[in-house]
Amino acid sequence: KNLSKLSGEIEMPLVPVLAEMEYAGVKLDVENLKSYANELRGKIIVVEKQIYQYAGFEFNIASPKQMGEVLFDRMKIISNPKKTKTGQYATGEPELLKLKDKHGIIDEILEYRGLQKLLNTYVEALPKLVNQKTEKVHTSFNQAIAATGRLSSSNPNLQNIPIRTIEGREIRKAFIPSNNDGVIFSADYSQIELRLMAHMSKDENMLNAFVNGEDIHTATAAKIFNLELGEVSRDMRSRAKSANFGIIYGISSFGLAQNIGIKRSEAKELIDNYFKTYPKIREYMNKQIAFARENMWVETINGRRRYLPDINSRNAIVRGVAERNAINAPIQGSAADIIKIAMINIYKKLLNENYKSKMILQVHDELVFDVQKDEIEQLKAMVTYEMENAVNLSIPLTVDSGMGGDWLEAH
DNA sequence: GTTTGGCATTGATAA
DNA sequence: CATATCAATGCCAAAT
Repeated sequence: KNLSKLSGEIEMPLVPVLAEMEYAGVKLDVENLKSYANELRGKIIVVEKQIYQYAGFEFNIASPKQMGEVLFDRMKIISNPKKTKTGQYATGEPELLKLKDKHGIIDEILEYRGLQKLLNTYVEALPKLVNQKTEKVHTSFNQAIAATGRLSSSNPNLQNIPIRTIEGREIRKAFIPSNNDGVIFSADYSQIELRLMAHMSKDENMLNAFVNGEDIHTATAAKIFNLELGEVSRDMRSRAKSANFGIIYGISSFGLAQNIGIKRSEAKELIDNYFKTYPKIREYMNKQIAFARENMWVETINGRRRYLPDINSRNAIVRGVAERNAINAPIQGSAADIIKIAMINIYKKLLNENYKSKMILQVHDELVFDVQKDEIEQLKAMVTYEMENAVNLSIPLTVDSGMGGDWLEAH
């Protein structure tokens, strides 16, 4: 019954919404991308020369295998390099960051990797995918791939366009309105996953923080470290933020320690304090695992199920993954349910109220619109309302939004 | 000898 | 030994 409802009221009505979004597409500033490509190529050549200089010879920098042999067999920059499952040297970013002080070549390699990633995956790739007739890129939104109920995006994936680095942000600037006098409008849920954790666990302290409109990471830090809100330092807020993320994923002291670079014992203490602050969250986590052991599945607020066949495995590693999934899937999946409901309701209004603006992208907790200028105010009010009121929880859902001449400005 | 396909590694997003 | 994805490159073996 629940699954019929999920299908009939969410997934099936979403089909035409996604079809329209794919059909609408996104306009790209191809000229700007092409000139940025040249800039990147220039920088790459400089860095490349610098790397060969340090190494003393040329090799394929893009090959992790060769990179490992160069760094650890020939240059011997450290004695006990970490290896991957298959026995090759690990040369991923986390490993290289630890070697930063050992040799000047490390920074150059990281720089090279960053530039090459942008050039190959985005700056050169996106213009090739512009449809000749529409002059836009048309992604595919996949509805039945992700185990949690999220959408995924492919050909191209428009859900992983860079935003974290200055260089990456250049790419967002190339996502522009389809009309010269239009704008991009972006609206995203604020902390939707933590709000769902608060709602589902019914933890009074976390619910209160949201009801009172507090910054959740600062509020968490204040409680964990036993301070007033105003006394929380940047570092404490940052640790509390990592703890909050860890909670959503099914925390371990090892994982948290790894993530923020502290000792396992310190991470354990942080987690202990966290559960003292939010006692019902631990109860909720235990309840989810117990339910999964009994039923072999867990569910979202709309009855979407994730089956967990490994939940009773005798292998502790395998079982641990399933247990973390029992905690994470209802949270991540409920957030997916909610934005899907909002999308359906927004689409109805776009049609019924004859908007010319179009919904063009979904990025898990964000919706992006290609907007006609005279519709900005009305659309903003409508989208915000529909997102905030897609479902009724024990705490408010809030939406942040922005607009501008490109996706970067809007977001 | 060359092409194709799959796995491994790496890194981009949700933040 | 933290959740969910997609994609590019390298590398190697199977297929032709």
